[in-house]
Amino acid sequence: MNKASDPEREYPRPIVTVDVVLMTLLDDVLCVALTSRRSEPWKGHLALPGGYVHVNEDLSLDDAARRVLEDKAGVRIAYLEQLYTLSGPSRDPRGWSVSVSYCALVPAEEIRASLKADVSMVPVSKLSALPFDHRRIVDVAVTRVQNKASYSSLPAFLLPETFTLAELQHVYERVLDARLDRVSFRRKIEDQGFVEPVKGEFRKGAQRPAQLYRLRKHVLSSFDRAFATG
Amino acid sequence: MNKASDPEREYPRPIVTVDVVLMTLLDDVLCVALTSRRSEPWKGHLALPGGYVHVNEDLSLDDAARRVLEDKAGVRIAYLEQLYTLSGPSRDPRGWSVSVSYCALVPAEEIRASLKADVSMVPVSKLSALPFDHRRIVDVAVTRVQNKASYSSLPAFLLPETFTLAELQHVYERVLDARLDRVSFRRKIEDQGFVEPVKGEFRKGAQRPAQLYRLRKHVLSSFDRAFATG
DNA sequence: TTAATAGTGTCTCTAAGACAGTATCCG
DNA sequence: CGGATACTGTCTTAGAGACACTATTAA
Repeated sequence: MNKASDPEREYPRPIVTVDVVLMTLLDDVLCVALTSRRSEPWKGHLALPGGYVHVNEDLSLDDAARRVLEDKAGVRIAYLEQLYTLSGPSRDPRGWSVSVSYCALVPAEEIRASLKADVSMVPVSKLSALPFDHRRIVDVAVTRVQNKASYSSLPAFLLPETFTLAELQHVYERVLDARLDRVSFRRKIEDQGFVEPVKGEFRKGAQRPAQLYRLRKHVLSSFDRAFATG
Repeated sequence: MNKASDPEREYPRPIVTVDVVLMTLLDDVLCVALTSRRSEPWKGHLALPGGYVHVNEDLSLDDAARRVLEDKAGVRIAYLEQLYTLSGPSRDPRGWSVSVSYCALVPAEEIRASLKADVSMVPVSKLSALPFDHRRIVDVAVTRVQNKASYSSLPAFLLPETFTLAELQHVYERVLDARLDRVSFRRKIEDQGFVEPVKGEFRKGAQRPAQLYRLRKHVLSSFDRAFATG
């Protein structure tokens, strides 16, 4: 019945690309990096940074994603996570294709310091249509980030090395798009213990200085319980 | 610096396969379907059902996963979810390969009724080494299922169309490998409202009959709050 | 009636939210 | 000192666990 199930036969191979949703918080707004495509299809249009897997160079898809980021953005990546793999015969005019999508987070300072000229940061709320199914990929990325933010240390990767608890709470609130209780936030963050105070270091301003904290480990930590849904 | 970044050049394409972790609860034990490989590499060894993407036949990777399941198992799939995409130059001796892994859940009754002869169900706790990186894929699948079980209706897909709340609690306990409080469980399940009683239908036994329930929608529903970790 | 499982009422306890208080800086 | 922000103590409240109770069947 199923002639194609002959296990010895080799099949024509699909195209394999990686596409990266590079996100940061610029002026309190969650933004995505878009590049102007240098080749067909969609040459000249803004799209997610991405490209072919280089089988003679990349040791993994993660590797390919990092290479793409290095090439397009040249930024220190605080966090990289595989998102989802999209596929089909018609999503790319070059033929049956597989796109392994990634989500990357960087602190705003990195973006400001070292972004290439042909990359622009666009607020996720102001995204118009994108080539291929890149719009869907961005939606998956935003949903994933918001989801993980509710029960993990993920938003901390949008901040520099050291930060105050007020700054940390602010990033959580921006990513989750929700208000968090100040007391509960401190309690929870301190209980979970994924940050530690940097002894003797304070953020100084016009008011009382605030204790600076840093991540204990530079990996994602999950909480015992999620933030309330509000 | 990066000679390989020429955007016009086509690159050699990796092999693309799908591998499926088909799981069910057989006699209260979480089991995974393994098939004896019909071709090299690892011919004759037990491995996850999987195969090449057929670009002239499959409309998506999900499609390919369903085809593989149809071919190897011939079962009605209650739940199918993409897991993770593994990759690398050496995970498959045939060359640089990409494996898109899937997790599928089926009720035990389906398995008992219609499993093919060369497929065996093995308890996840008794898995030995598997070819390729299939062991890692199984680990990802089990972790994902346990994770989702703690905050969604996922375990319900391991049950037949109708079930009692006691049966539902039992599958949650088996999947999570934890005891759940009976009162809290009923409260939570009823509050979340993803199941509805089938009016007038009862499971009859040697004792008081139990109300039968069914899923309201045949899609995964997430809870407001997760089951406690304790 | 008894054994067994289905289902409910309610107390306790934990953790999140609310709110008011104290602490420490700048000017 | 006042204004502003950092940080803390504690009351209230929502939801999970514990436990005792009632309900309904077969034998």
